[in-house]
Amino acid sequence: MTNQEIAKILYEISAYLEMQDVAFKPRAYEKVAEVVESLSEPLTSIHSKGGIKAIQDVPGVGISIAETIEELIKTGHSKHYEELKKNTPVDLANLIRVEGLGPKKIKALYNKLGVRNLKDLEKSAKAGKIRKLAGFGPKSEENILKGLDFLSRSSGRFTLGAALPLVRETEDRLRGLKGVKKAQVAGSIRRWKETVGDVDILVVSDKAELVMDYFINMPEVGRVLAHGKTKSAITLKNGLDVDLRVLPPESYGSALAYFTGSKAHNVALRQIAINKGYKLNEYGLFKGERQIAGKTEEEIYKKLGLDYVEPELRELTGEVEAAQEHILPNLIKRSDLRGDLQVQTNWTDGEKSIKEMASAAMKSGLEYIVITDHTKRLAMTNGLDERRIVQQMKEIDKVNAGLKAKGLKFTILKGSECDILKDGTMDLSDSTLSKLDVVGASVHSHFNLPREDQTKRIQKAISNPSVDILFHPTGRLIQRREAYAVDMGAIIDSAKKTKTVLEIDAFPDRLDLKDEYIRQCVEVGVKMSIDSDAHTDSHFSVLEYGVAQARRGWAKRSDIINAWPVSKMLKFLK
DNA sequence: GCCGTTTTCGGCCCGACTGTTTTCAGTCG
Repeated sequence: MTNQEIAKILYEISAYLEMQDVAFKPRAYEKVAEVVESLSEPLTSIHSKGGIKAIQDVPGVGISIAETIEELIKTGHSKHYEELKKNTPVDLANLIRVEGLGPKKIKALYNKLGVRNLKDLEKSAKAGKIRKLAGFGPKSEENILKGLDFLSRSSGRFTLGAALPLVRETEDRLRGLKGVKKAQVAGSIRRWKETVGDVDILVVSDKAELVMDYFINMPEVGRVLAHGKTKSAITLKNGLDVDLRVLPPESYGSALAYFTGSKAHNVALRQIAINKGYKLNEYGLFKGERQIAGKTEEEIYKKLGLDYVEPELRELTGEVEAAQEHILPNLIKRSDLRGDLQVQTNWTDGEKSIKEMASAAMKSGLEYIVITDHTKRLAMTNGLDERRIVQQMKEIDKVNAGLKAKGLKFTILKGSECDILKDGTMDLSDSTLSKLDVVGASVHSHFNLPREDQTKRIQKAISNPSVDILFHPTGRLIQRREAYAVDMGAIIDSAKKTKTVLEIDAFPDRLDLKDEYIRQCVEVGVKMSIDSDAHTDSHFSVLEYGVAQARRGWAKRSDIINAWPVSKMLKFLK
């Protein structure tokens, strides 16, 4: 059972208890569900290492919830959960997704109208039965129908790459409004989470109503969910939910912290505030009635005795303790990147020439790139064979000479994105690979091998003395293709032994390595590269996603080899 | 159900908005 599946059941238990008016327990289950969701290690592995005792070490988990989790891991079932479900046999997981419906209303709908699932709900709403219930009215009935309609069309979460450009544009337009002093996106986008459920934007303005009016009337708005003086919420036509808050300047920092989250991180901050005799909310840090911080995030962390925590780290995975002990890492920045180790050209499936890609990389502030076109196994990309790659090496020499003649300090290195064949051997001969500056190895076929075989295949490839980097190590495409089955713990171990670099592919639908693997690499000392995987000249812009992902994995400049000068980087490679 | 640098008992984060009410419960984040 995955952490996500366990979290889902804990959320449901919480909702069932809430339904029955049980006090405090719902919050206890919900808290644990939130923690479990963002845990970097699978509960199954925590359990297999340390048993139920180790489960109890997860924050918020006591005897009772630990037993439920252990039961789920061992049997896939929970008696407690099934008992609750038997008492109120409703499709809680789906009903609760309807905007405006919570446990209490679902209970009333079940008790009075026998609503068990979305279908029943739609029937009752359409028959006009819901408006007659106590506590409901015509408006709630209408909202339920709207919510159902939205659910049937909604695609759920967005990739960060799809949401961020839209959000930046909205931010810019809000900044341009009269009376607006600041506009800043918070929420999971500010933490650079790879997918986005909804968007939170904060605005400092003394003309709140004007801002709200503008916001709910933007042309891309599909539906207005709430419209108040300080808070409004909309759904865009493409299904993305956006919340807007207008704040006074003295609360900007506390609101930014509050709405940036994560929720678990905030709860931890709040607890520290309480322990110090303060109160922390979105309006500031208070001692009694007096605000003692709130204008900036920095002063809030400082007053709580913490070092400033970068948004990418605020997932309650040890950053609060590290901030207390003043041992937070100095995270890598976009400006630290000097090179890009995966770039394709029109020799295979890229759009631009070697020269054009080099010039775009220079404009992006880089000092070197590695040309890594595909190899012959990927016939559909016109992959290079031994003969053509030798030609390409000559071409690179020529372009480098041209750059030097112009007095430009930029280096184009010779490389390859060489296919890993089914048996773990490489698509180009060792003698060819050994002539290249940088060899990347990639899996592009046989995604469905059994986990053990896939792991061995990749281990064999990276033990090749010419292979420097494993490109997009797990092959996932966010929301489109699962990672292939592979034991990443074993791959990271092998990378350490063979001195192989693991890539963080920065393309926003890959972000492969994901954050938790990056953190494992940092912990054991496996070096990584942040590469654009550029297929055209505009693609160097995706490097910022890769840097953010690296930061989410606690990576420093010393962990990322293309943040090093080219000579040091080359010396490090095999 | 969980937790403890006042506590092993007695507290639990908290404010905005909506739709129903006529002072508030439910939902959301």
